[in-house]
Amino acid sequence: MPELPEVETVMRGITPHIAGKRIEKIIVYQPRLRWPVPEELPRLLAGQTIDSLDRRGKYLRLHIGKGFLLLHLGMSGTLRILTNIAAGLHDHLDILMADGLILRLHDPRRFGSVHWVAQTHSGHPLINHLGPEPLSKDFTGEYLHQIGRGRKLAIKNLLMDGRIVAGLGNIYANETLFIAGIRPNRAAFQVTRAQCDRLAQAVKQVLKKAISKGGTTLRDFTNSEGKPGYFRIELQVYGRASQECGRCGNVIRKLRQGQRSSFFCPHCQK
DNA sequence: AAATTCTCCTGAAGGC
DNA sequence: TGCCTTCAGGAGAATT
Repeated sequence: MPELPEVETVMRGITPHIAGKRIEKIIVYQPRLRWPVPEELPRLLAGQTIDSLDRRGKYLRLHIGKGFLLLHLGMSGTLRILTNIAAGLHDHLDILMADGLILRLHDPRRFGSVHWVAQTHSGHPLINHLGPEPLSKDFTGEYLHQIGRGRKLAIKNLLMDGRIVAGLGNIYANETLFIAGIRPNRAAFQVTRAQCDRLAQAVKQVLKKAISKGGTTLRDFTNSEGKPGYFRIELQVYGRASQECGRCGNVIRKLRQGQRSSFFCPHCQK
């Protein structure tokens, strides 16, 4: 599944192929994603130029004229640059560039989405209330500590709340909590300032590392050229229930928080 | 207001 | 070998 570093990597991968180029045509094969793909998309974007791309959390923005195309890859979405138009199962949308290249959205589980945001609107509800970027200077231990004050919500749920910090998913929440030595089910108000500092630092460190390596954690991630991620972060706790902790040798445990699985080392995390 | 539960979807993995 | 069940998850919506 595309996590924030994957989305960043995808963006960097496709940018040279589509930035500054004119859109010849848009083909929607399957409009039923998490939200319906706007019917008027082909009409709105044909002939326009993709000016630039950027990322907000796990959302990608393709800035086009007066507005932007907002993309989310959900659980299983990929963006690929292709030269062959032949489409297959789970290919949902193509953006055909004037030079013949094709940007294709493929997403078996269809948890992703595509929106058009005209600049006349003030942003979009999906990104307007996102918290700070985890790699920005606004995301600090002090900030986390302040946010967690008086809240009994588990710290992991806090980390995964996009309104608090943008784009941290289950895997990174688990891994960073391990690095910071904090149990995922620890109530936010009980996490000390020093722990929050370590946590914020761990978040930045892990994300930066993943991005710098060309980004990926995960099993089935492929980059924009379709090659498997050549780098795989050693996950220290995620998905390793009943295996030994690489740091202390104790058995890693799994617990359920809401609808999500959490993993932790009972010795290394308090 | 805060916290929890529900929802969409398909593929992988497990059980018999 | 194959079918059926269970689980996984991003994140907004709905509910408590």
